[in-house]
Amino acid sequence: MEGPSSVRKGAWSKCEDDLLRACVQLYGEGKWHLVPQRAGLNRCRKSCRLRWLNYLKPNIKRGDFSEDEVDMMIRMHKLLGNRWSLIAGRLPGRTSNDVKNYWNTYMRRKVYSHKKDNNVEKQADEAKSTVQRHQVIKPIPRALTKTAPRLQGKLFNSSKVGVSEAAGAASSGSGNWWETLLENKKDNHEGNIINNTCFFGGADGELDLWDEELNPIACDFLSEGENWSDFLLDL
DNA sequence: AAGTTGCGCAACCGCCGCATT
DNA sequence: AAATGCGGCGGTTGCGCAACT
Repeated sequence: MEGPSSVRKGAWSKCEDDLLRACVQLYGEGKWHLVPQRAGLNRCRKSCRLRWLNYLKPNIKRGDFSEDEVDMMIRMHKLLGNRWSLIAGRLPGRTSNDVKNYWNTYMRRKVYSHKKDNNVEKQADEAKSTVQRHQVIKPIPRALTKTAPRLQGKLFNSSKVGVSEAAGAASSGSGNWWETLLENKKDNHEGNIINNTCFFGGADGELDLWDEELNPIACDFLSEGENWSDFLLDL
């Protein structure tokens, strides 16, 4: 039933793409609730945003994932789980939708091939459940108050102050998710293993200890000269 | 050549957190 | 403190196309 407020759904036409592109170029990204009106599109704000982010946005990389990208994706997924937006953020030109789609396909292939190789359905299920059981490290959202010392002044201006410095210093504050995570790792220290990425170690809560402990873990997705502190802060 | 199946991608949906009122 | 609106995210669905029978 088509009411007056009903919005168009389904595939986008070239004309709609042009309107949306022109609108974003004119007004910039954001204010998505205004975009349909501004662009003269009979689409909901979410649809506009998604279309822009996943398709129209410049610098979006198309085509197959390179070996490096796949490798990084696997490692990132191991660390973060299904945090597609975070993973995509580490893959320049790739969108979270791309990563998610690729991963779902990749996993399907992997499970299928495992099934085929072993010719035992049970083992394939085990492989699948291994992935599901995988305990992942998830950033714990914490409110950063405006009065937090680390948010005062220029600390987060990475051009003036090293990011790792900020991250290391931030770890000494209270209420940061990585600190909570460190608490967790202390709690789990008896077991020594939190997921197979081994988040354990000293109890002093210094992030550079993390670097030492995490560096042995395959972490090719860290840029040259970048350490875990940088990476975690980046996230 | 026609029908069927499987895959990849684009898009939708529902939920959540945050900011504002 | 509660209600509301918005942006953002992850899971899921559906369509179009290529491969296969």
